[in-house]
Amino acid sequence: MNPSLPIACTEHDHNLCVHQALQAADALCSRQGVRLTALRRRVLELIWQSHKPLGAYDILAVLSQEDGRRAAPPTVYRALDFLLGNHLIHRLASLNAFIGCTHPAHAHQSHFLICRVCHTAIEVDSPAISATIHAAAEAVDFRIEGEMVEVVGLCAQCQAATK
Amino acid sequence: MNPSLPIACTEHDHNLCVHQALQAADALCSRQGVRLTALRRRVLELIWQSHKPLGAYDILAVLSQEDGRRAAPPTVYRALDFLLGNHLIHRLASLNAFIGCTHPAHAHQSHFLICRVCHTAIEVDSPAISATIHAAAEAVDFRIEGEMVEVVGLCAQCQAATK
DNA sequence: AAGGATGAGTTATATAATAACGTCCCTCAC
DNA sequence: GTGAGGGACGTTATTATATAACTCATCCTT
Repeated sequence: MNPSLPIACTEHDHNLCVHQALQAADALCSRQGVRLTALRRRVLELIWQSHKPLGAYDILAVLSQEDGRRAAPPTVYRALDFLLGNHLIHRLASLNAFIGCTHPAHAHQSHFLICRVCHTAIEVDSPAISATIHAAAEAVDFRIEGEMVEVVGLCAQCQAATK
Repeated sequence: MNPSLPIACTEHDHNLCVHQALQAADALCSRQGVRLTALRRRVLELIWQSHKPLGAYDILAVLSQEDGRRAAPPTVYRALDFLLGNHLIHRLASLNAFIGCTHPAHAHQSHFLICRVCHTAIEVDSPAISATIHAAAEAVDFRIEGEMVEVVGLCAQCQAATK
């Protein structure tokens, strides 16, 4: 296992990975004084389990199957809104999909490399990207509130596979 | 008029602005050997006239009104696909909207500053942003095919207005 | 126990995009 | 000229994504 690669690109114990994310969410929510209810926790778990961006209606389908004829869109969207608001997940606008945030503890921007083939989304934490974006914004006196960077291309595995 | 500000932020002769965009599109299409049909040209004109991101169904509404009971979604989406494919417009994923490309002659990335209040979208041409994105991608061996940067915030005018 | 706030169920609808098929019309080889 | 092929557009239907509006339940506080 190459430690220089992001987690999304490596073999790992995925159950552990999900477990840790949920524990971190528990801790973060209790610290913030907000409620990570069973439904919200379950939605977050589903998102983490996939490790690839998951659509709202994918989540809806799982919940409906589990509970036998339940779950309408607002149920899922409300949970997603909560998770987004507490920085536990990111929304990928180019895919209309959601993915777990890999470092929810500190507020940060949404920068992703998205593989066109396998749909893996690699969250990158690059202060340099933010710095250049801020410089460009400053040049036209634009006050940044949120950065969205979604880069589409081929991940290392899929490059190798198509050779 | 401050020449350092992008066109979207300044007073200007908007009719001239639209006219020039359409002429550039004519030239570009004839050079490429593709057909800028009346419909495609009209859609491009509507997008340029707004100078702010315009939704597909906004375009559809105008076309339907003009032609008296015509225009279904595919009509508009096909025109948009053509314009996107020939780099005459950009799609803003975070708004589900489209905006004229300010420099269609050379292929380039899609980098925008989008005002949360007035919805003006400023296209920025910053090689520095691309450079940092490429550096981040290289670090994980990701091959970039397209960059999408959409930064939400407050433009200069709206900052001043809310003071 | 009353009352308020938050979370979630339910129904309906809005908004965005595409599938599938048909028709018209242009052009070009013959 | 003519008809074969292809591109552009019309048309109908459907899928996909997201929200509005209202109700009920639960839980916490007092």
